[in-house]
Amino acid sequence: MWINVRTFCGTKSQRFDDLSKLTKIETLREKIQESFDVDPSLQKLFYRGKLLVDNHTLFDYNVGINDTIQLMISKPVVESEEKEEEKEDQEVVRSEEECTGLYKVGEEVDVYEQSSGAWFEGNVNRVFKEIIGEESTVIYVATLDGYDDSDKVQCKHDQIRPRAHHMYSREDLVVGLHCMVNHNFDTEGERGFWYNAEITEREEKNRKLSVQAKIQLGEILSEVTLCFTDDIFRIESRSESDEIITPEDGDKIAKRTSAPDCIHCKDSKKNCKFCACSVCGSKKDPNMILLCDECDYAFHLYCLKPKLTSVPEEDDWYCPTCKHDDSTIVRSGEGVKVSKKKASSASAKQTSNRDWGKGMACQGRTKICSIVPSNHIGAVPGVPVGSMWKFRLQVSEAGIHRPHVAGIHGRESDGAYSIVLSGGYEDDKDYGDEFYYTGSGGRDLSGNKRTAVQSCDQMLKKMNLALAKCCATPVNAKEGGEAEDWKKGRQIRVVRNCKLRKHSKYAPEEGNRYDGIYKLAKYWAEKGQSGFLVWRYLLKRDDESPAPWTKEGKKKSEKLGLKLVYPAGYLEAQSNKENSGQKNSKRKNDSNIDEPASKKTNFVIDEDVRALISKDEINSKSWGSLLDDISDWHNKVTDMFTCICCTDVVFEPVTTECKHNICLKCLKRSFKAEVYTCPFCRFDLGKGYGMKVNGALQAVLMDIFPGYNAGR
DNA sequence: GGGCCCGCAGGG
DNA sequence: CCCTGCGGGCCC
Repeated sequence: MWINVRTFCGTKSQRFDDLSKLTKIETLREKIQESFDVDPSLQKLFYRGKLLVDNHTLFDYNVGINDTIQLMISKPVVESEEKEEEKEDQEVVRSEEECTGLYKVGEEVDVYEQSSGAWFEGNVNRVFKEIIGEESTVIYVATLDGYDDSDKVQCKHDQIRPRAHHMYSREDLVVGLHCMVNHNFDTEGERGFWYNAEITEREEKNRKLSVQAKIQLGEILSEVTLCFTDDIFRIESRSESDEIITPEDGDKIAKRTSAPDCIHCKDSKKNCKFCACSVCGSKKDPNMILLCDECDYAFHLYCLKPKLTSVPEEDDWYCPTCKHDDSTIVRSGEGVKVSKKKASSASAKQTSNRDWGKGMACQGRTKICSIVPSNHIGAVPGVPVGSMWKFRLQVSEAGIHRPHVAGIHGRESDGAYSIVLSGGYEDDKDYGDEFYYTGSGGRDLSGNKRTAVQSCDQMLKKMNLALAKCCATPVNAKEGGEAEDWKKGRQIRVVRNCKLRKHSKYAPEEGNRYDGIYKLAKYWAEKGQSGFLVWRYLLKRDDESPAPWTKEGKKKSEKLGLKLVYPAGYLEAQSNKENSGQKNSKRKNDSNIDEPASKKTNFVIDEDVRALISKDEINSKSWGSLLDDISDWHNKVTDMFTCICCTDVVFEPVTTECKHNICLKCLKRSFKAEVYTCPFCRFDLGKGYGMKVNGALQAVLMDIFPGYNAGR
């Protein structure tokens, strides 16, 4: 597998291919030394805020494919013995002596951090004089806000200054101004670190301000277009007579907004199990969230099992996983806490010598489809028929078929949502517009296997039952059933895998292809080729989009620019592997990275969607801005129409006078609690407010996110 | 080429 | 928590 390593400010980033999940941290350090020329002892490596320590593997830290590890280059704190000897030879003695300097202990300052080239908010912790021979220099030690106390920075007088507290107004931003700006060198448009910069260009059009600046990164100047022109600060300087700023003045100085705290959700409103409740992922009820003092994960009082009714009185609180787990306690930043599940895994028991960690076989997801819920029925918005992915993992990420291995996705209590044909069952038969499918089970999977030969009768349970429920006829677990009108059955997404090619000409040449909606016409049990009973299903295609293997379908795929999609970084890593062997990969420049159709340039918004949008007049301004730039369409619509109460896309939305959208249910709940204001802006709606669902908006959202109403 | 067997995700 | 699974790469 491959991962990325980059310096804190992103001045340098490097992908490392051909690593294994079993790669040790010390081995990674050696590779980093080769590319970054940084001695392993000076490398501080962070992943998800955790310090990586030697003697552990990438697997121990849950580092996944294409993830990024941050490299901080620490300065050698103690002079090496060799150097000291050298100095002794020259009869130069180095010593330290506490002293007072221009900046006082406890003062709020901005300090320069060398490995990132950026200025951080900090607080003076200690001041001393470093005396080398005749010369003495004042050194300040500062802690950085929001970072671990152990990560102190040492700086000289030119690397420290009073905390920025004067924000420039638009008019102040003239060419030639030296100021402090926020920029992210990794992800354009996102918050990053704070740098010194000089404004080089300024343009104002239709009230839109565009500012270019040269950002100082150590010795280098980098010219960029600034994304954040609303908070540009004056670079402060200091003379003895100035007032000093202490933490007590905190309220007077606005805290600067830096990079998002959560690298997973980027601090958006979306559910996130890393920075919000680790059980439900929801960010609601922050006052009812407990933080585990061991693993730092968050838990809603009511998501715990058993539930808690109030915040515990003890100072320390440990979540159920960390409690009574003294043997594995590690202080934050010091190492790894291995989950119980992981500890019981085969590799932890060291029962194998196999290196399973290099390829795609044992990878985890890098993203979750949030456009539709996992129990969504029917097509997924933004994923056209004919879409192709190299690996099942990606099919899961796209929300088309969630399980990584299983062929049927469904719920016994509900029905099936999707199936994959990949030739794993000998009784399957494929005629394109209809096919015969075999149920799962009846196999002996002992020995940690995922597949095996049929060795006993299949039952109409679990996924087999879920699939049967899709038929437009009552379930019969003995006789099976046949729909009178098969088109009345439930929509099932169908994916064909290239392994099916052995038995069917309708399979794709490579990877997996979404072939559209099919419905279950009949199902029954019979003796399969193995001699054991198997459940068989007949599915027929019922999709407006032409099938990908037809002339029409091929034309459409071409028009939409559909190509086999590989995981981000996969082709590069592969070609690198081949290069190190001998020659170039054929596909080297055909990098087709993982992106939803709506991110690709040829994504268009249907006329019928536009027509529905035009009917939602009250939100015309919001829609206007969304239609201005349709890149990342589904996510932007989600953000625009997220209800502030339930943090989900608004359902049965009420559009208020103040132009905010809230779910009818959520607003009713608020009124029941005798709060009669807009949950967004506190605009007084009045006790007798007549809540009216904005049917036009509901219609658009149902069209863009079909099925999102499931379970609401 | 074929057997072996791993983590991960999902449902129950 | 446990069970299941039409992946996928290693290793012989």
